Amino acid sequence: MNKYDPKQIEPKWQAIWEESNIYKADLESKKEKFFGFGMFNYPSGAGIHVGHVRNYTIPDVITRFKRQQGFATYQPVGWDSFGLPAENYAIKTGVSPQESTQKAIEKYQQQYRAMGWGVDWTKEIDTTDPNYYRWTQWIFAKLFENGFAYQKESAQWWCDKCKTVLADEQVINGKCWRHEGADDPLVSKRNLKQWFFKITDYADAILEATDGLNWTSSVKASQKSWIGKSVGAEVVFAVDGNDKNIEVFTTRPDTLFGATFLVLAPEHELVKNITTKDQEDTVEDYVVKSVIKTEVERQEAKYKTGVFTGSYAINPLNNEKIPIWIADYVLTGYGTGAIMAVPAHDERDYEFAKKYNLPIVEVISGGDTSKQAYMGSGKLINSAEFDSLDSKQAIEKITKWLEDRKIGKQKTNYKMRDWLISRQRYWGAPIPIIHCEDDGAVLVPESDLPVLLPEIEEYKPTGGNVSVLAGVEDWVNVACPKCGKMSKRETDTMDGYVCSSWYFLRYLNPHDDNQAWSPEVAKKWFPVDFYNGGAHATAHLLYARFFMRFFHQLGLVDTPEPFGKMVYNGLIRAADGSAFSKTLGNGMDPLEVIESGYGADALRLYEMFAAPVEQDVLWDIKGVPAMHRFLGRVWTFVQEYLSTKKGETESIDGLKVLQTTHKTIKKVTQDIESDKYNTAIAACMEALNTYNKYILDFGIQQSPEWKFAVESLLQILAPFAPHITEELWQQLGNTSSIHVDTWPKYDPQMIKDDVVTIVIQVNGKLRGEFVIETGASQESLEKKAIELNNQNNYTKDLEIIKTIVVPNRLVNFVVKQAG
RNA sequence: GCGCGGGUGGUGGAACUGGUAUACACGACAGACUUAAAAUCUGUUGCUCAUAGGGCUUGCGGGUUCGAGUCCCGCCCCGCGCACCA
Repeated sequence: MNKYDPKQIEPKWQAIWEESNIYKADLESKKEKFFGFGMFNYPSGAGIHVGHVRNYTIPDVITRFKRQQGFATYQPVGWDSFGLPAENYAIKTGVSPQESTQKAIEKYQQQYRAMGWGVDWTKEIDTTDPNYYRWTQWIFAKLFENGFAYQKESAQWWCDKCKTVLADEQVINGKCWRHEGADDPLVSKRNLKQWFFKITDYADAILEATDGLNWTSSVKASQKSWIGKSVGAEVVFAVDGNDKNIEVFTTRPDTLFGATFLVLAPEHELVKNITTKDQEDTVEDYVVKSVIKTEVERQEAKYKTGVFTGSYAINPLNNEKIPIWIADYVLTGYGTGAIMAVPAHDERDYEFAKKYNLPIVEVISGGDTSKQAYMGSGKLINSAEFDSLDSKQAIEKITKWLEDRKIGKQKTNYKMRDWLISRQRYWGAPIPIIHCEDDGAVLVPESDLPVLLPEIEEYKPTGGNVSVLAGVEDWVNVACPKCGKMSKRETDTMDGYVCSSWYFLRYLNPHDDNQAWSPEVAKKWFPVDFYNGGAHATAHLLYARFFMRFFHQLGLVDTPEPFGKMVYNGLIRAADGSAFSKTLGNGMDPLEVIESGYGADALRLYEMFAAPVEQDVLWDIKGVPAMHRFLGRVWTFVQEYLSTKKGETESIDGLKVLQTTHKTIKKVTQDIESDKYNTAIAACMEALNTYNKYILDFGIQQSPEWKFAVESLLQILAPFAPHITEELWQQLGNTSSIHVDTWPKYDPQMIKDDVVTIVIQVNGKLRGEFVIETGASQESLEKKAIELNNQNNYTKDLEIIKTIVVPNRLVNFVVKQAG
């Protein structure tokens, strides 16, 4: 074989690797472990596109690197296969989700194999496999037994296209995350009895741990902003002439003297109670209008609106009567659904006060409240005994003052709510609950798990408040596990996020029928060493962290965090900057690139070379042939080596070869360790360019120096281009794989250059240069520079006031500026 | 508005703790090979004035320094995330 032909070598090695099980993880290994992978994929009918290639090549590179370094590595593979697309497809075509999912997975398997990703196929998982979701149901049971799963009737987002409720975080700009298009409807709210997981119990623990994570900073930032912690105080306001109290939440107790009115959300339970007779009609009218408006319309409103209730509250600090209003800019779901309005120091209250002519009282100095609200901190004024304190002290003192009188207390609020997990859809894991008239919600006993999803004929959702499963009578009707009375199964299924919040643990025991995972194995393999994804995946990561903490509390895992290192990788976008999407159909199939003759290695290399990992890349097919050419040069280089005779290289030349090689190994090793794949590849290219120049200069022979150069180049390139390097490795006469235990070591002694170029500057401007032995003394540098200055007159007869000498770098003459 | 990231040649991008800006690659141009083309190989390639040789250049304006893409201050622009969260 004389020409580089990926079509020949890639399938060949893929078959050999699979047969020889080189990527099969030995979970019992005594070696140091490395567990690395990208977020598992949802297998859609379209297959993966070149954007996905980046997501899985990154962990493949790092895991291969570690495998070569001698780690026990595990790069798992699995499918996040429950979800609406398969169900919607079933509704349209009648093909069951079971069948279409299976087909999609087969296509993905083919693509993954063709890319040469070194995953362990013997431990493949699929969330729709009853042997998998049995354990999803088991986790539900654990949560239920420990009080972390509960049912509650509440108003929830409803997507009219999906015919199901959605979690808050699945609503994007007022639309369903699956239906974000211009023609798609806004979500609305429906009152339903739903299942929730109590993630809020862990809000603080998750938040606290976030800063310490070795994760991409933007991902950490969005974790924190979703939790949305704010510390403040709850303050009780008495209603004037009424025995009711109104509680408000504020982060600025220091501004309490500036509270000139209260505002309740229109849905607030006390609205009816405190509205006076003469305001009844106005208030009623406003409430009705607000409720009809969708939440989205309310949030998009340009101007604040509201009405006076007719009642007054007493500001507990100064006993002033302040009016109580209702307005829809106050949200019912956050805090207490009521606020104290401090127009002088809050933009929103300021706008409202201006509009309705409510008093604005400045209590914090530092701004100009005649022009705008001053939101900063400062010294208190108009605040009686608290005057002249600064905001920070005042917050403490006023909170204490309220606490002493039992009319307020310190309080922390979170934007994060409990996790709504029920879905009124078919294609999900059934919730293992039986509703009994006498015993209420009863868990399906563990011995009866899994609760199998029954096969059905008609997938179309009822459109009502229950899933199609409600119509499967012989499935729904079942005896109560407690009392035996005929009862009904829960017909909602679980949100797909439930399945994807623990899959990383199942990777360890995919075939175990007795447990979800083995705590002993998990102890060795967790946390995950490298995790990545092409999205911030805020919800997924929060849920996974919640589950892990819960398992940790039960003693089922050893670490409270699932992912040690997490990297957000940028997206591959279409040439016009738009994201690849199934609807646009603008994503290229990697198989197309491979079949065109460039090969998977070139595609992998291109995507790793194009930009730093965290940055977006515009897809440019021209980059692939460029990498193919480079690999062709590597091929030729090795052929050239093989075609020469055994011999010796002159020691002075051999040293050059060695130095280049050691330097390159060092650079590539360090770059891969710090996720700088683009410069690692550039270093390989540079090395090859240098070797080719050496060949022109002094030739190549099968000497120890050139052998080391050729072998090392293949070894350091192997994580990026596994097929060609394996092929050439074998051509060099090796019988075992290049991918196991082969990472070359560099000798620090060999990376030092003998000579170094020193730059001569005048006032920092480049004037000349000379070459001198590495490590030459400052005196000799200066002497040489002065000598050259005398010859070339860099300083133009100006007076030298100072000479800066930086060893191994430069000599800078500082001169008096002329004129 | 808040948070996170960014702005460097025609293009994607390099640059260690401040020390030769533009590595590597694409594209372009020229040459070799060829009847010719493709492929391959070699060379040139930031802009600019030009005679040796200068001048200018990392979004803009200042500052610190012998020396700034890198540090400090003030802006502008782009991407992503969050957003009436009190």
